Amino acid sequence: MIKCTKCQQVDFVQKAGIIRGKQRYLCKSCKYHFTIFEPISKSKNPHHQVTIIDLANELGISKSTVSRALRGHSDIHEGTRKMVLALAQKLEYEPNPLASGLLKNRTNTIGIIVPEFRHYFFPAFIIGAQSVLSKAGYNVVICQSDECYETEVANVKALMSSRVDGFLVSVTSQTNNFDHFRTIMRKEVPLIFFNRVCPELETPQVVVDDYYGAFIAVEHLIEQGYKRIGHMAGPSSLALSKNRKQGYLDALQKHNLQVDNELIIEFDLTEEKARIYANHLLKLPNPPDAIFAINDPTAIEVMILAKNQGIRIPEELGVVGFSNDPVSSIIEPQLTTIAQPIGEMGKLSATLLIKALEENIIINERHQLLTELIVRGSSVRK
Amino acid sequence: MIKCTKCQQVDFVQKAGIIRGKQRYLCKSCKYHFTIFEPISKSKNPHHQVTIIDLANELGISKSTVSRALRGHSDIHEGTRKMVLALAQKLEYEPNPLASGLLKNRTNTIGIIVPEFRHYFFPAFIIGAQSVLSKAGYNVVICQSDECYETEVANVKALMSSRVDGFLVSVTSQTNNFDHFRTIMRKEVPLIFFNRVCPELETPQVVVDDYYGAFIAVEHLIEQGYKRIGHMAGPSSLALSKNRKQGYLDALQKHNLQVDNELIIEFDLTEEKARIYANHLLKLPNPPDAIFAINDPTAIEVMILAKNQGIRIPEELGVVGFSNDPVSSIIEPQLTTIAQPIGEMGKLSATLLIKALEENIIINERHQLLTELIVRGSSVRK
DNA sequence: AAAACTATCGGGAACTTTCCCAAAACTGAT
DNA sequence: ATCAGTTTTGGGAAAGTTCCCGATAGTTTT
Repeated sequence: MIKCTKCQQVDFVQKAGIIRGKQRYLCKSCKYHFTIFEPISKSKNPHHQVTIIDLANELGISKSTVSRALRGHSDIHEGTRKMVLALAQKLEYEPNPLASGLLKNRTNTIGIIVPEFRHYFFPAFIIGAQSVLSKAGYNVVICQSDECYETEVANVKALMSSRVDGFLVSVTSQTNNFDHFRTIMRKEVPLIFFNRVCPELETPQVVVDDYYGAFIAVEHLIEQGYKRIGHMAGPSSLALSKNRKQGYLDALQKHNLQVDNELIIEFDLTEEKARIYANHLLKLPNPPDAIFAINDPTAIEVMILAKNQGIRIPEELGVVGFSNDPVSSIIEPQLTTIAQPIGEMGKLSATLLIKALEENIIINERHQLLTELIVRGSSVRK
Repeated sequence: MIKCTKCQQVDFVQKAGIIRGKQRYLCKSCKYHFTIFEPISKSKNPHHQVTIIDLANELGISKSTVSRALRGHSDIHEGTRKMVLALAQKLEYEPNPLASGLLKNRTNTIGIIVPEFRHYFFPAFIIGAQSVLSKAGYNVVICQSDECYETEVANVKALMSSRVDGFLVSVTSQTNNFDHFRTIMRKEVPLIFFNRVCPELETPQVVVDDYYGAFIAVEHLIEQGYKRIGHMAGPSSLALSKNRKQGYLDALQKHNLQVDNELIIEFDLTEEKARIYANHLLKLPNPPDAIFAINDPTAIEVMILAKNQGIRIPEELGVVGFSNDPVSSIIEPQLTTIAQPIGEMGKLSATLLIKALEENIIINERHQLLTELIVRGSSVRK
């Protein structure tokens, strides 16, 4: 039998909200001595999602209290909190991210812009980043720039207009103008570059030791007795290709091998160009006896071309790639390559972004992870 | 010299809103005979994004008019519309999707759930779908279920709680219970399955002709003189694997080859299991002389294992895969496979979803695209 | 028993946009 | 100039949540 919380009477008792975590019941007479929360009327459309107002009405308390109870705010009685939480679960309440986002000017969405995601690198990076981001409650929207500057600008614009909270970006090989990124920074939206970074912008960067990786790759080729080592390089606008090329050059120099500019090819990292230029390299009057390629897809193009032309790998041509794409251990001979911790890069980038978003801690420095030489058949002479 | 729009006087003239597309100027005396829109005061926080209210204040008109002008609504004077649009461009106004979303109960976000995206198929599908969806103004959020039922359920929950407008789903190989999808349907959120579908649910489905693809794949092997053809199949819970297996069985039957259940292996489509069972198959006392694999990654595992064991392909073992992964033309010998129009599947799925969202047209049928046999070295005996 | 104190709760504005309805201002005819 | 008629504009509520501030009801003190 339910009794009036005030006078302990039993007749005409009704629910009258929660006070200090306890359900309050009031009888007909006591009721007039207390302010009772008036239910807020709501539209009863058929597809009504449960809101905090529904919870409030159900419990006879205010939406403010419900809101605070749900987000574990202070100033809420433990008992009240439990009752609210229980009801929320029972009614399958889901907070509306649009409403809270509107208020806090947040979308809980992160934009990732990558040049492509058909090869291994970028999907693997995204998987790493996403594992951290989704755990922290962020959605991820992925855009492909297709190695095209205009598309990249359009992607930035689209993501800005859908109000993403932060960016993870790897630029195209064409990107020489960074105004679209400056727009992001001007509006103080956190921006982190990875892999293909912009050194001229003051942002955090997540990369591997491209210089050292290239250096040990080329040194490995030299140790295997290759003398005329070519390099399929990226455009000099990319820090990554500059660094890898420098590693290549320095390795040659250390071992007193002459640099032949004919053997160094800069291209835009598309597959078509890789094929064309690799072919050019192989068809030179004095062709290279080894090629260090800026990445595995390019190295694989080189291998396929060489095999088609009857050039034996590794006897006549040594090949080393970069990034340890799974395909590199499927092709024959298997491709020697530089492994980089791609998943870790993704996780680190995501962690840095979350730090920037939630604690406003932005470390504008180059976060450099380690590479490792993986020796396989494509570069080992008997 | 600016004149009063009413009395043509010149002194003390001030802007007083836009009437029928023309800026109204009123002098001190005329001003009292007209209602002048009172600017709405707004918080002047430093990081204030431009809103329609800012535009309205700037032009001396109401936010309603600005809103209608921006979305090209009727009942708006052409001149007014142009002035609003010009100012919006000048001030770099971007509509806040959260606010309109809150009102219309829309997030303009589509959730895609795939078992993995390290191999070719799912990224290629997503690229196709995204090209259509982003053109229609939708963002795409991608979740990986990792071939794990629990993760898939969690993904559905997460996407529902972030209130996506629609779903594109390819289920895990473990999924036998579809309650989480029924939850989506109960809340009337459009849901389209692709590739790995749920025939027991009344939803649109986008697939290829798995039965026929498998049939011609196996028939091709038979024509090449293989007699003891094994099949690396998926779990029977997946319609896709049932259909491909049936194609395999019927091809054998048509050519009067006996079915040996020892040669049919059902596994969960993970790489580890593929390796284990393929190995088992190759090590049988009476091993198969050909294997039809449910997909290319599995076929490639088979090939790698066979090559490691010194089994010659195609002489001693014929191999055919499914889906024409680019790796299939890199491995040696190149892999014979069944090509499917992956990008088209993505585009079609997206188009169907948009139709469901924007026109409420839901065609609950099986949309079946065509497959094609691509003959390469792995199945052609000299 | 009244007063002071504190833990807990309610009211209401704010976030930005859309949309309905009413109101205003123009047009042309009397 | 006045009126009706039409076109164009403004007012305000609504969407769901958060948060500040003031109010309230217990608890403790005098």
